[in-house]
Amino acid sequence: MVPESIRRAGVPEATVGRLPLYLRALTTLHDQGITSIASEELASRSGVRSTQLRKDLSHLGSYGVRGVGYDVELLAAQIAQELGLTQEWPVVIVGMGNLGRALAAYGGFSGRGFRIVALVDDDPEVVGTLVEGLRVMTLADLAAKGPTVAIGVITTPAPAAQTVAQNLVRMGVRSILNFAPGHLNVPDGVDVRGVDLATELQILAFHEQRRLLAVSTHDPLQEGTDSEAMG
Amino acid sequence: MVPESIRRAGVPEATVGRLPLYLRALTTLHDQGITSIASEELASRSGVRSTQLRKDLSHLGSYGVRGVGYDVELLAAQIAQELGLTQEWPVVIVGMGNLGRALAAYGGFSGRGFRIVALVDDDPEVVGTLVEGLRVMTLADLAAKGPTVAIGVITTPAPAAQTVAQNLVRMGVRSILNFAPGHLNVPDGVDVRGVDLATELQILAFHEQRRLLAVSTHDPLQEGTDSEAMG
DNA sequence: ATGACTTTGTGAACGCTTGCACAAAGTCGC
DNA sequence: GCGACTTTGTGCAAGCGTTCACAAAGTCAT
Repeated sequence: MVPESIRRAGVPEATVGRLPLYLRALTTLHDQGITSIASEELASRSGVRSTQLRKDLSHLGSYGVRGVGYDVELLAAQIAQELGLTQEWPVVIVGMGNLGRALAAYGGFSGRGFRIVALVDDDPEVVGTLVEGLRVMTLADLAAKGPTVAIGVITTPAPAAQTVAQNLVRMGVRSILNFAPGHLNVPDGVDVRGVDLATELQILAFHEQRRLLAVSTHDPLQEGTDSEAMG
Repeated sequence: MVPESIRRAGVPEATVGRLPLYLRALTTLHDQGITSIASEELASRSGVRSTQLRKDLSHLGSYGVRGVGYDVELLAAQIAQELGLTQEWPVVIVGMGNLGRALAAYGGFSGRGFRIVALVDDDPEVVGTLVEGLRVMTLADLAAKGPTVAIGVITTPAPAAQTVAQNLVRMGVRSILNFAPGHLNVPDGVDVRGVDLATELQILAFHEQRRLLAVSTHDPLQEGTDSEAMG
């Protein structure tokens, strides 16, 4: 068994990105009353290969039983701990447009490791109103007399996002989830993840176009040169 | 110069994922009246290294001028063509909850390669109502008498997502953007991209926790660094 | 207790992605 | 026209992530 300090430092980024997937599948299994599961089945439900699942899990220790599989509850607890979901992270949503309100109304936060503790907007018409039981405040209010937050969610229009990010960083936020299109410039040590509708659609469009072109042109070159190793 | 058939087959997936980033930066530059830009500057605005930008662009041909840089308008047009944005892809949004309505109201679709041509829900209270100028229909309506769609956006609750996906595939949709949590099971040849709020937050939480643990366990790297440097 | 069977955990090979170093190809001042 | 300078495009090496193959370690029937 690997020492904890080494193992924790060594979880690859790609694995971290899949742990939430596994956790969700395990939660569903738990709700269905299933107490034990093999890697093959869990991988299938998560949309990955079983070898990848096992390698991923090997990075956080050996929690499986050979010949049997994994204890659903135990594994879920281990992943939750690895992801830091044993505590509740305070979240602020900045930007009370349609998307910001939709996120505020989304129930998937509380009880799953996150709690919305503040809502922010700069429109005087919106500031002071109640949204989902929380009173909307300005960024200045948040910095001066608001609760401390660990994670900032930006749902403002694109031009405001950079300034908002700077303000959040100044008040100590080091994890930002950005729904505004475009790249945010932040100091080292601040973690930004971007969720961009346009980007995702454009990637889909690329593949859609490639499919159409492949059908319409019947290009034999693609079969010959490109690696055709697919099941 | 490489023949088009080979070059098109050879664009790596990682590059495709960054092309929208470059395109956005170029659009912004164009709006600012800038007509030419070097890879160093464009990379900086896109949040990537200049060598990576150049290698990415090399996969779609040589559109730069050595000693000068890239023509903003020309490069934007080339990327747009590569991504298949010269035509308008018809999009359907399934699920008229808060998120679905927010996306329907989002202006970033039309004029940028996508147009929402149908809105779908299964709630009798919602079907038939007007949302953003479109009349909400059922999936059955869409299949029977709706417009053809190329891309389906799923914003339903999680339990309905799998069934919706199957219906979309059955009516010929091969590109799906899924906002519902969980993994969708689709036939080969169908492209699913998942956008999951919980996953993104959990990844942030992982890094946030790792930072806190690093500080509390006396890591000299993290101490006394009050990051004040920002552009 | 034992042998057949199941499933995990992991070293090794493979492929994809990124970063480096540098030649190629252009511009610009004079 | 020419040399100095700038910037692109790319072969190559290093690093990372995924997949394969298989030993290790357990269960279960008898």
